[in-house]
Amino acid sequence: MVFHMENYRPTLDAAFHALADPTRRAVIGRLVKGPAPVTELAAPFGMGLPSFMKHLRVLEAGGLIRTEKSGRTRMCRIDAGNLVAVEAWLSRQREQWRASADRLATYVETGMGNDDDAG
Amino acid sequence: MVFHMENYRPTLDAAFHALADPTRRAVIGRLVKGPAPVTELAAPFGMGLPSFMKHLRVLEAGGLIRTEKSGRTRMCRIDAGNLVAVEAWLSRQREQWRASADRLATYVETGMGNDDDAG
DNA sequence: GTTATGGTTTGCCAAACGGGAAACTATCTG
DNA sequence: CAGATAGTTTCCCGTTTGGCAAACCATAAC
Repeated sequence: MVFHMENYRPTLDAAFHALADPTRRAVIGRLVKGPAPVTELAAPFGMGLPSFMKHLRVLEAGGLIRTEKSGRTRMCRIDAGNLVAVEAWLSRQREQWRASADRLATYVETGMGNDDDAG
Repeated sequence: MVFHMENYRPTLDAAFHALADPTRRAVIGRLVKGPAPVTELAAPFGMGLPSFMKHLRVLEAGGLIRTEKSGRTRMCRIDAGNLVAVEAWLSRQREQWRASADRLATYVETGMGNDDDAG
């Protein structure tokens, strides 16, 4: 089944960008196990809070996490929906690639091509 | 000078970074349908060849495509293995998240406490 | 062997990125 | 109220990104 790419494509830039950094992926790797406040999240990474907060904002802009402040602490948790959306884009590409590989195999076997352009 | 590409492991950093750009994702979207030479690939994007080649190099550095020059043309094709590797990372995170969500649900259901949902 | 074609190299630029320091706000806690 | 704690804001700095133009190979094609 084909997803409506237009609905999430604008966030793909931000989402992939957010994932293109080891600190941010590690934050994801931590948050998939459960929510955590900023300072606890930041502890393993040798950097100041301001720098770390930038990473959090990038992750939030990428729709990969949600954060909510209550009192003086900010709770961070996964936004799984968008993680899945990113995964779906990749899955689509892999599927398309597989289909093309199959089509090529058919072409080679029968000497005939099929020019399907669903994309 | 010969580089030993077999020993070069593209990192997730480079792969995600490569995907964090609409031009490069479009190139992937084109290449999953089959190989193409540089100029044909570049045609849909309103930019000069030098700029476009940078994108190709980023994609190659991310291990998402392979390119091979024969004569004066350079053929580009998908490196599906690494696409799948990236997908696998995401899949692991989603699975871990689901497991944690399930664990939390069980924890809540069995009435053993809930100190997580205070906000 | 000259010319067109496909790609490459070099240099340039503005903007964004990833980090830091310092000063600041807001909320517990004693 | 006086700290201490948890984040936040602001400014700074070197590097990377993503685009351009122009000159430059290298290989077809005539």
